Formats: sequence, structure tokens, C-alpha cells
Amino acid sequence: MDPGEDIHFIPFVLNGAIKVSRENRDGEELLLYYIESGDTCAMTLQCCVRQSRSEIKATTLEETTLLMIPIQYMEQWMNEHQSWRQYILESYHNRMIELIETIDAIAFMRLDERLEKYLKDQAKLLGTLEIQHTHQQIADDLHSSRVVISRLLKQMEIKGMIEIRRNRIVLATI
Amino acid sequence: MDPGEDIHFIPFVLNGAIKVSRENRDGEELLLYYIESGDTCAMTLQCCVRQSRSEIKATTLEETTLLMIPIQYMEQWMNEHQSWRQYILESYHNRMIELIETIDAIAFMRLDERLEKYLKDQAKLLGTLEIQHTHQQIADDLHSSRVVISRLLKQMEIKGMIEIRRNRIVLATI
DNA sequence: TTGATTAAGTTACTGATGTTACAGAGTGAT
DNA sequence: ATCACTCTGTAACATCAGTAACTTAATCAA
Repeated sequence: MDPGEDIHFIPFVLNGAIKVSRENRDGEELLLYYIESGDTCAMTLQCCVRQSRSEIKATTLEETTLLMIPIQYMEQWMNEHQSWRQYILESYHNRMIELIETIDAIAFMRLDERLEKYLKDQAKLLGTLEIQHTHQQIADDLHSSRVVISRLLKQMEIKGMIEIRRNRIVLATI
Repeated sequence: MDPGEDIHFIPFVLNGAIKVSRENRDGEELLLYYIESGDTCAMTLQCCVRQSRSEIKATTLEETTLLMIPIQYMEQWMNEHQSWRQYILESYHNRMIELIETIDAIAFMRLDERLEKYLKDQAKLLGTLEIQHTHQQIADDLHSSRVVISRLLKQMEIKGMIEIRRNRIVLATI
């Protein structure tokens, strides 16, 4: 899904996971949150329809199956079913909590701490200790640079927290 | 409103403005967004009830009148009125956009740019070019330090963007 | 096997921001 | 006027993170 695209559906993740990032004009990114299976992102709709400046990028992390719910059902169900209302409100709330967590990270944590959190989150999400990313990809998600990430990863390896392979980081524990 | 407090109402701002900040364990802060008159913060409720860790601090900026809506009405109206549902959803959405704006600021902007934006936002919000804050208060909102803010303000003054007085910054324009 | 390509390692340097410490200015109470 | 207190100015220094430039290693295709 590209920023600015016209969207008439809200995505519901059946299985897999979606990564949602913020992009600035220079094409620099920052990971905002993940949407896991059973989850939806109600704000996607309004966010992409209403605003041109508020650009958000969504990409799949793994093989992902989506249920695309047409916007008219969304509205109809909102009116008819309390459970649906609750579900949508909860979805909003969860995204909100995650955004605040992201703010915590970039405002209060140093990059080495953020990197450690990132790797652990990633491992939890995909249910594996092996993270299949290049240093450059990690740098993009954290809005940093490849050299800096390499440096910090090397330090983590020295401390025995991870093992560095080509295209892959292996965590010692979660 | 202190973090962790039990809340059975959602606040509806009749006039004035509320500042919502995030606080970490060390008592350091970061301004998240403002709630202006006619606005509400539906998430306040869930945020303060559900989670103990997700602490958020709300303080009034000026003389403010709140309408406190008991949670049971909130639920009842959700079921009965489409307009209320729409209003609540919009409230969530607006907070979301503002959080993303905050993320943009801390992730992609330098401190001097954030400071400029902060002063202008403050001026717009209160409808005056005079901002009644000490450098320390500004530093707190931006999660920086007093010395750094003084330094940057001095540079802005040299450029003719502001005038520095005791307890007060006077903007040249918005 | 060779060469091309991409990923990762390394070093030296720069710049933004934070810290410490102290001096000076403004304000208000007595 | 004097004192206490708070706010602001400034300098020297520390640190984290980003950049540039180059080397080395891994992978893959021809």
C-alpha cells in the first residue's frame, strides 16, 4: 500500500503481520507499529482518505492474508452491532498505545536500547530468534544509519547478546 | 489529573485548553498534544483505567471549564446516537494524527525547528504572540534542558524571530 | 574460477545536544 | 536598601549519533 492511494476498504489481518511506518518528504522512514493477525487498523481508512500530508506506509512482514472490508459495511456494522463498535474502538485504542510506546522509545531511550527492543519485538512477533534483516533495513526502521547500527550490533555481539550473520541476526534469548 | 488516578468520566472541554504529556519513570516529560474547546479525549478513560504503566499527565494551560461525562452515558450514547459515535471516532482519530505529528517532530526535526514549531503552536492555541513560559518550562515540554533552550532562543532572538523577556517570549509573527 | 554485487567492518571526523558550573539580572519581601 | 530567590546568559566540555570513505567478506551468476 502506497501513501496517498485511494482506499475503500479497511484491512483485517487473518494471518501474517503488517508493518506500518511513517515516511517524511525525504523518504526517510520510522517504524510505528505492527498489525498482527486478528487485528485491524480502522484509522488506515480515514488517515489515507482525509489527509494528503499524513502519509503512512504499510508493508507485509511475512506471507499475509487480509480480509478487506468495504467501507459501507464498516459503517453499517457500526450502527447495528455493539460488538463491532467495541472492536473498532479497541483497535483505535491499541494503535494509540503503540504510538505512545513509539514516542517513549524515540524520546526517552538511547539508540542502543531502542535497537535491543526492536530486535526483541521482532523476535516475539515472528516467533523466532533469527531476524532476517540487513543492517540497512534495521537502520531504516529505526531512522538511523547503517554504520551506526553495525557499530551497536557489534557491541551487542561482544556482550554475547546476539550473533551476527549475513542478512541475519540471531538473538541469544528474548 | 495525576497518572494512575481512577477515572469514571470523560472530559469534554467547554473552554480553555488542556495539555497532555507523557511522563517516564524519572519524571521526565514530553508534550503530546493539546485538547482545545469543543474537543474531548475519549482515550483518556481507557488509558487511565486499563493500564498502570501507560501514564499520562494532563494539566490545564489556562482557566478551563470541563464537562465531565459519566462513563455510563458514554456507553449509552454510543449505542443510541450515530452522531455521538462519529464524534468519538473523530476524537480518537484527531488524537492519533496529533500523536503522529509529535512523532514526526521528535524523529525528523532538529531541536531548533521543534522549538520554533512549539512557540508557534502555543501562540496559535492561546491566540497571543506572548508566550508566558520560562525556558525551563519549554525545556520540559520538549524534553530538553534549560541551557540548550536558552541557547536556541538566543539564536532566534538574534535572527529577529523573537524577543526574550523574563518569564515571557514575544514572537515577531506566527 | 572469475567477476560483479551486496553486506558488513572499520576508522576518522563532524555536529547536535546535553552537562556542569558559575555569573549576572530581575523581582519581591522585609 | 538589602537579601533571598528565581530566571537567564555563557563558557568549557562530554557524549551520542551521523557521515564519508574505504576495506573486507559473502554470495551468486556466467
